[in-house]
Amino acid sequence: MATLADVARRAGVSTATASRIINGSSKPVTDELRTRVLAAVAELRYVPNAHAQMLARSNRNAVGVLVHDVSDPYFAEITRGLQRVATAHGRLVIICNTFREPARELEYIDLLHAHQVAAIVVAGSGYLSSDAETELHERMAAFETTGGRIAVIGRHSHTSDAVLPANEEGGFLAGEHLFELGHTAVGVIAGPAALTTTADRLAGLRRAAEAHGRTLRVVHADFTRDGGEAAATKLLADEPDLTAVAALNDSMAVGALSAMRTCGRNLSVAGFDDMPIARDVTPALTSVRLPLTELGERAMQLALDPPPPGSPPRVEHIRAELIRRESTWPVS
Amino acid sequence: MATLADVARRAGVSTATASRIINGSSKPVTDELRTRVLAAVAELRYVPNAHAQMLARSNRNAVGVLVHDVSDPYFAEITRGLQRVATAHGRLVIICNTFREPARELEYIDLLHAHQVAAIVVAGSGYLSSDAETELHERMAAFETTGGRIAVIGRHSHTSDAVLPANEEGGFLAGEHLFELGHTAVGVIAGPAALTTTADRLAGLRRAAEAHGRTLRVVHADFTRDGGEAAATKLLADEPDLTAVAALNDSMAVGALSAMRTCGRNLSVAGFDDMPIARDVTPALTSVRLPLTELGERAMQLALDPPPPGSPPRVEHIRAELIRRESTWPVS
DNA sequence: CACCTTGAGGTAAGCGCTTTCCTGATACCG
DNA sequence: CGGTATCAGGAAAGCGCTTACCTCAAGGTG
Repeated sequence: MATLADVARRAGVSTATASRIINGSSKPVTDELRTRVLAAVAELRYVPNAHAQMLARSNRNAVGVLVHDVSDPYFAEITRGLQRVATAHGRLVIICNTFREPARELEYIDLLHAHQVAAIVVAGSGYLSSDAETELHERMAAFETTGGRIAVIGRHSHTSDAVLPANEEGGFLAGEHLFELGHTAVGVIAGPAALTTTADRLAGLRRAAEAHGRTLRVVHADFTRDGGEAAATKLLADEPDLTAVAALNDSMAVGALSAMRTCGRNLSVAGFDDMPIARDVTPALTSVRLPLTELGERAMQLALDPPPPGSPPRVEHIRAELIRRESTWPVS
Repeated sequence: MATLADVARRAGVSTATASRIINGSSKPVTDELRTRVLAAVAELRYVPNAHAQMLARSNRNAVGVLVHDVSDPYFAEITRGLQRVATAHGRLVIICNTFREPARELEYIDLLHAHQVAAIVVAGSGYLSSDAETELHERMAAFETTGGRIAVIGRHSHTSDAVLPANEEGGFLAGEHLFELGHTAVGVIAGPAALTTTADRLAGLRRAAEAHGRTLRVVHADFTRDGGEAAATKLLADEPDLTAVAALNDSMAVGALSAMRTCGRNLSVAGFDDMPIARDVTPALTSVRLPLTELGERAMQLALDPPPPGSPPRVEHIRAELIRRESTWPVS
């Protein structure tokens, strides 16, 4: 590896001069030296050592992102928003896939901390209450006391800035829609019970049910398509009189559609998140849209824009919207 | 930020001892000191500065990944494979989204180089020939001369290790399938003409066409669903006698399905990549499966496992397989 | 012409950590 | 009991870079 010293020697200047030329510092330098140094850089294929730079400058440039799984379209879209804003600010984004393992979340927080990132965005539902969850919040706090910034997406926090999708409201919209269509026996394919996202969306659905004097038949799955299919199959078998199903995300709704096809049943289905796939399945999925890219963008903005010191954590709410398609219809 | 020196002072030891204890070096240390140091670490919430560590150890730990767009399911799946292997080896993965801009690819190569990553995986189709492409290969070579490792996915290279999906063969399989079903007028929705992936898949399709004495009606799109829909609409309008369409990826095939629905036409459609969505659209998509996760895994293995010095670049081929579903049928 | 700017470049002190070598002290041997 | 391993720990030299500070010479003043 060519170092700055190599470049300087080759150009016959000091490392200070070489550094200044390469970084375009404001210090004036003769064109003569400038060309010599740049020539040396090119010949030696010199690339500055970012670690040494970070150490010497002690300025933080990168930002870290914690997501459950980038290959999940939900997080893929959020990530896209995060990246857009970060890149626009010239920041390097380090994406960490937690694979939904709380332990890995903790590891990654420390790793990002160690890498001196300027900010960390934690995306994805938290757990209703668990040791790992409190531990996570502790580490996030520790990171913030060292001058780092934290923004969370869809996860409650009373210490960090947060952008919260209207999960409860979205659940209500879905429920309201189904009940207004005249459905009285509505099943719910929920996510893992321990997740706040599940709890919030379910709460909205329950609020709608109560408003109409109904109860819900809830079964828990894991937010995956296949999990949704299995849950739907069970639901269909257990509750023969159901006329509608609300799934707490689109993947599970798609699974439910598939289950219905194999069972030869035909209920109304509502999804959640309005992923791209929603309009391409048959019947096209009625779903609660959450502007995920925007969610990511706002979170990154919060993360990069330091709040006035001493102010309380900022919270932004992102509204949900019901997109009506062909998978829900009035009960006959 | 607490530093190692702070910890050492607090524990009343030298930084050398503190470092050894924290890193679990083999040097023996009394339990007395060990507990004191660990206590100090906890109290000060000390997290070692990764940049300083890298600099001092000068060992490379992270690996970089260049992908066009993580939120594209094609790359999301490859990325998942890459991450699995990297994480299993205890490596940090830095994912860089090039947003399909060649200039950004160059930038990121340098950035990863600067960050002293051990290896870089470049995923995604290259360009048939362009200045940016040769420049990219030059920078990759420069990175390799400094001891870095490079592996490319689905991109030809005569200097670096590569894992190549059988794009040509896959195209052939799709074509063969369609012609065997008796289709004589087959349209193709291709990707951007400048991409090697497009060229390879198309070549396979052409080989099948020639074998059956047919020609193809090709139209180029951009590998996105909406692009595919637009291209299909045009194709249907221009060629009223078409009975089948091959799309060079599933997203565009889904778009084609949608176009057909709005035009009220009903042709056989074959996709490519066998993304999860393929089985959830109606009709379920016949597609050429590429084991993308495996593609990623193999590439990361190549990247992390240094070849015997002086040996030629390794190349692994990943086979394609035709998955028959309901979107293709015999011509009547 | 002595004095002060100013310009152009070099010197060297860190940034936070690892690790080689070194120092005392203690234990062990013939 | 002198001599040598052995052990626990410290001193300090970097890793590659940035930057505050210094030097030297040339040009500008009164």
